[in-house]
Amino acid sequence: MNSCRTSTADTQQALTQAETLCQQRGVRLTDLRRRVLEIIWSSTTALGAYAILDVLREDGRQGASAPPTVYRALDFLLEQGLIHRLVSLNVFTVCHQPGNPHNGQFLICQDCGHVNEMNNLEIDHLLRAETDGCGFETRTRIVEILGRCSKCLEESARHD
Amino acid sequence: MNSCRTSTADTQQALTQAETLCQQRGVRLTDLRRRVLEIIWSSTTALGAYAILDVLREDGRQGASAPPTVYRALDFLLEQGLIHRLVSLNVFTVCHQPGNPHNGQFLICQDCGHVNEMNNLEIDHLLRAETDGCGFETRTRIVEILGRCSKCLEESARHD
DNA sequence: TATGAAATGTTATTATATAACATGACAGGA
DNA sequence: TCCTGTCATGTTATATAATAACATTTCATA
Repeated sequence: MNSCRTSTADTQQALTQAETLCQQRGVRLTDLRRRVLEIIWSSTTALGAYAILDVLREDGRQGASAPPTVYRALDFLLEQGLIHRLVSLNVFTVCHQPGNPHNGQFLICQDCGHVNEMNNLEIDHLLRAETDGCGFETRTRIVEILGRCSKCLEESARHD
Repeated sequence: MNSCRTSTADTQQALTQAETLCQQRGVRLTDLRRRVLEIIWSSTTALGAYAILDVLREDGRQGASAPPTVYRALDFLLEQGLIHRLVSLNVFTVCHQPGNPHNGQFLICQDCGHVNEMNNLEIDHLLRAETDGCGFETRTRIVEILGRCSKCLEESARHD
């Protein structure tokens, strides 16, 4: 359920799925865009734009030394729903349901950096009810919960 | 229900309440801090740190020309629960329940900039249930909904 | 009125993001 | 095949947001 994986298999599957989706939609998952998606999938934590940029530089990729390169790729991936942006931390993380446009709820561990994407429809419902109630037209819903994940809690309890 | 007012009366009342709260808590609502709170209350929209800084400069306040001045005041006001920070826009807005620590839900109009603070306990409940369910310890809850308010929707409908 | 803690002033820098324009890649039509 | 226009990327510069580090001032109270 974590938003970030280290498993190469997961990453490969995600890339294949992205490829398929882009083909269906008639948009181009270029080398650069695929590589950025791969970098995000390969990370155990959500990454900032400049962290991604560093990896591109390590790749020795020409032109990858400038911010617009990575921001444009990120914009594309966001538009296609292949990644999510966490506004509370200015970082980017994978999306587990790229075919299905959605705003998830994100549990973000401030200790280990892990991100857990939830998709609780009840919450979506309540939020929609609330906005409908006051005639507000929703474009983007942001639900981010910051704290400590169970693993880090256990970890710290053990060291007491 | 809007988070920002133009009414001087509202602002004055908020400042008085802030004064009282700070006194009770034994913390100092200094001139600078009070002024920053006043600037935020006086604005019809949520303000960024640098916008607040501009107003301080207009005041002719010495030393108000540097970012740390305003960020420190904002940090204080946030700590005391006198204002909220909207992470999706990097702006600050007033809090309507300064005595009662809470994470609200914010409806942010991308047309007119108005912010509407809701405090739906059901949503809090659901989010808590979700985090409890996976052993996650919540420190901060962020719920921000971006879109268009009813007023702006009507406005644009009228011009069609 | 001394004194220490808290608040503010000040300079510099880091972090995040975009503007603006040049160049390159690539699909579809002549 | 080779134009040609569109989309993608390269490149330089800059805007915007936030903090680090240290100096100075303010203020309650001893």
